[in-house]
Amino acid sequence: MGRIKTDNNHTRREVIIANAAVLFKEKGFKAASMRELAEVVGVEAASLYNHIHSKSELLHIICFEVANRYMQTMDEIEVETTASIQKIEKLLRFLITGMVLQYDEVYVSDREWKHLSEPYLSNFQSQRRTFRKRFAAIIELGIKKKEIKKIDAPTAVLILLHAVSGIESWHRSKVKINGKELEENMIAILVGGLKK
Amino acid sequence: MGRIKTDNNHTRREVIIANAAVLFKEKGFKAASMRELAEVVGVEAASLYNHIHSKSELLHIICFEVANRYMQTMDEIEVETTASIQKIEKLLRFLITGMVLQYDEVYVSDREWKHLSEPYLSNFQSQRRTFRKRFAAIIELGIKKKEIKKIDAPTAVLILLHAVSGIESWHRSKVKINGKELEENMIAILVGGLKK
DNA sequence: TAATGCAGCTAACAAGTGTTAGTGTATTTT
DNA sequence: AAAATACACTAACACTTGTTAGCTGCATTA
Repeated sequence: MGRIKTDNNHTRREVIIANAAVLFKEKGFKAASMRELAEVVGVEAASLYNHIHSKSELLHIICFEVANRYMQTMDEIEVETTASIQKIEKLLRFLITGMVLQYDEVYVSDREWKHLSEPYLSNFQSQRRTFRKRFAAIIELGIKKKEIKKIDAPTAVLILLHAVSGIESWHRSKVKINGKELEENMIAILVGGLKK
Repeated sequence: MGRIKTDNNHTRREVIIANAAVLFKEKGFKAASMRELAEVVGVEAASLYNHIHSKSELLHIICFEVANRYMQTMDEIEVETTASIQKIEKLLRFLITGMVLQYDEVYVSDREWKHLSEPYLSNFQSQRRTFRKRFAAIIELGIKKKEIKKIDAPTAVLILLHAVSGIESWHRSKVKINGKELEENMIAILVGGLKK
């Protein structure tokens, strides 16, 4: 009888969630099975249910952990009194480091949220929309203050967010520059593309 | 007994493929079932197999149709004698209009290729890598010729490609600018971000 | 020591999956 | 008109899926 290994800092539940994130990232939510997850964790599939309620619970834990972090950061940056372009840069750096360091969860939240079940699905979508609107509002203000070139703000948001999620490719590539360099390059191109 | 409706320009097979692209886009390859596809097409699931060999065949037809178009365009642009920055702009415009007009197939090829089965999977991945390397080489040359700011070329490619695939969000959004405006905005930001 | 609860196990379920076999009917070709 | 082909159907298969029930052993507490 093998028990789930726990670092003293993490519960068995958390170990399961972390491994689920990796598995969902690699195979996609639908293609990943509980039996596979169990094997990774080192236990029989049925045993997982001593710690979690369902497969879909795993997904929504992962998605909302990320979503909440995003919202919290948006709250913090929004109230700052710095220039718009600086807010954008700060937001971007947060998103980039998130994608570099918490790759699995962010990736899953980004690509697999479609498989959330109600009411989580609606909730998640609305959070996502809100985040983008607030992001666009910051850009809009920057345009008004002539810090930023005259562009369609929602389009800019779309570009920025998806460019960041492209860090997935960086993870996958064999020869890669280090994380900090990646960040600086991305900032150069993206912020450079916005500035007037 | 309902037959699959065909415009005179399309075979029943093509109708199935087109509907599969939409379905795979909406639900993901794994979550989409042949019975669902059959219902959309207006027929029983088993009947589909008079026209196609398997579910996975549908996926690789879709993926390689897109991949081939990409490669062909790369061939054409590569041999042109224009400046690098113009080649990049041309390539971007091609990618953007593709994403606007052949949304379903491009989206599926972009997000669901993981579920390809061998040997198609390896083949696709290698095509994808090649495309990016050739794209990066164009950028590299532009940097050497001082048309483009000094950045990491693979990172730039990553940003450009994923920014384009972000057009998915534009499709999903309710209030959206038209396709041509979208294209111009994206070019402004992305090409602007590269220029020295 | 006895009792409690955590956390694993096996076995089984109901539902859904892609796919094949075999059959009949409509359409096209001869 | 007859023959051949294309294309739909029903029924069933083997398999995988998430999940539950019920049981056993270990560790901690009373």
